[in-house]
Amino acid sequence: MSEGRAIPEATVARLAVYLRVLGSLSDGGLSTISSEALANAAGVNSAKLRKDLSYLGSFGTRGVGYVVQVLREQISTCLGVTEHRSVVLVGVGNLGHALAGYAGFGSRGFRIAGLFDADPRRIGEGISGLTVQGMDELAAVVAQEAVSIGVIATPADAAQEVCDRLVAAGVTSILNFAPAVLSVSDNVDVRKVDLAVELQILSFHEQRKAAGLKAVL
Amino acid sequence: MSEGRAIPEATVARLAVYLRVLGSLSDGGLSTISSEALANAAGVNSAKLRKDLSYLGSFGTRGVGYVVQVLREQISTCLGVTEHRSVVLVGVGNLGHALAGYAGFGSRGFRIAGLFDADPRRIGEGISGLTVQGMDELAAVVAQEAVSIGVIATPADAAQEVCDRLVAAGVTSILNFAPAVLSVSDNVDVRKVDLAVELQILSFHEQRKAAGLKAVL
DNA sequence: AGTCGCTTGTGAACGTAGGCACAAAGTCGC
DNA sequence: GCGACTTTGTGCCTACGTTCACAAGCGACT
Ligand SMILES: NC(=O)c1ccc[n+]([C@@H]2O[C@H](COP(=O)([O-])OP(=O)(O)OC[C@H]3O[C@@H](n4cnc5c(N)ncnc54)[C@H](O)[C@@H]3O)[C@@H](O)[C@H]2O)c1
Ligand SMILES: NC(=O)c1ccc[n+]([C@@H]2O[C@H](COP(=O)([O-])OP(=O)(O)OC[C@H]3O[C@@H](n4cnc5c(N)ncnc54)[C@H](O)[C@@H]3O)[C@@H](O)[C@H]2O)c1
Repeated sequence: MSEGRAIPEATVARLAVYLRVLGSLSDGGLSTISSEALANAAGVNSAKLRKDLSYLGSFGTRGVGYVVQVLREQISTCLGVTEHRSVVLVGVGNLGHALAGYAGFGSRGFRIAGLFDADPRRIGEGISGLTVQGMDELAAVVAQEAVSIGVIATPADAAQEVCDRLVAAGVTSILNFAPAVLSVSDNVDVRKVDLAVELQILSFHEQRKAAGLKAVL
Repeated sequence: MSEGRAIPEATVARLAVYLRVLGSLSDGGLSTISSEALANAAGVNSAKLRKDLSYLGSFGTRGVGYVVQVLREQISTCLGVTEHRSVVLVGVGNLGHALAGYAGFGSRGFRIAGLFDADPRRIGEGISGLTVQGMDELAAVVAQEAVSIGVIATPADAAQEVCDRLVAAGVTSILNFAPAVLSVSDNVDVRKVDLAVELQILSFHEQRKAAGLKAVL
């Protein structure tokens, strides 16, 4: 069974990166690639890359490398993005507008099935071929379009409520851009993106560098 | 020496979250908090939280908990955000506009020192009190405003070039929103945010759930 | 056919992170 | 002032992730 072994979380994250890199490489016309070369392009160690790929099975050729097209298919299958997966986006403000207009959505295996907002003034607005709908429509769209992923781009104080509505509608994975901790039942996955947290981590390392410098003086 | 032990990367990421949570709690008027309560609010295990805080020293009171204000100061100091840290943003397109207008920047310890874009049509545009400048101005602003962090929100194919210019100007930490792997020298830190990667990780787990369901049938 | 060089796939060793469980240390009530 | 109760700080153990190093496998060239 190719799905027998459990794939580590860290590996899954890198698989997504490999897939992206393979995309540009195959656009460049390359048909096979060695673990060393792909690892370089993805910014990781080649041993790590090989171990990551080994979780999917072994379809490299020793002495040659991997066939780019085969790798892409294997990784896509593993990540479940062989066909476009539907997502809904809730909160069409500053950030929501940018996300709604983002081309990378479509090219990386996802389709926006609906845009939603609570503000009546936003409802009806058209963004890149979609119309913003009211929250009342959410459940129907999720059910009808088999949406499994919801993206939250509302203010933090609305995030938990929106999350609850998404889950109630049948969404089982959530990507949260609001700076708020969401509580959900065990069968729902949540990932968060917090700009300020990322900056603060960088800031921490800056702090460190400065301290090290001082120690030298 | 309070900075004696090395703080694990994972802990640093959580410290930023604790800081955010403590912010809303102290706005709510709370003056002390137990590890249990804070852990709940931050969505982590209380033992983990205590271990995280222990890296900064030990300033909790047994039987009582932590003084919110003290904790905030300690974490802020550790993360290097006691005073506002300056950042520059390069690439004022869809995403860049949203970032430039983001209030969370200021409230979480950062100040946008400049907005930059290569497109002459964007230069001169005003966004939330700042004017978009040309790339020629970058080096001067970085030097003058002591900028240590650069944010890249340009298309992927421009990211490496922009990164190089930022580093040449003196920036030593980079937050990259473009789906591209950046190569930098060892003294520069890079963090990336890739929407599609996040979605693909969620997609993987959806895949898993679906497979598990099939196994039951 | 045999040999040589290259690249994969993985076992084993190491390092990092998570979580339990409990002694130490403090507060609060009496 | 004392005892009971609460909560911290941490030692230890397990699990996960990374890296090295190399045998096994494949193709190409002679
Ligand atoms: N703008 C950024 O660059 C940025 C960066 C990082 C994080 N964030 C976070 O993303 C979120 C959105 O940011 P923004 O700048 O787009 O804010 P915004 O105020 O421009 O947009 C928020 C949108 O959510 C809608 N909304 C509010 N309550 C709602 C509800 N209960 N149900 C449905 N929709 C609701 C509002 O009508 C509005 O359209 C915030 O939590 C912010 O902290 C933003
Ligand atoms: N829009 C989103 O929601 C979103 C989400 C995730 C990631 N991203 C990524 O963020 C990046 C920006 O996305 P966007 O939607 O804002 O794109 P965009 O095309 O709207 O904006 C890009 C901006 O970068 C500027 N630019 C181009 N080359 C430059 C250079 N060499 N130096 C300086 N500036 C330059 C352009 O003039 C433009 O203003 C892209 O890499 C995209 O993949 C966007």
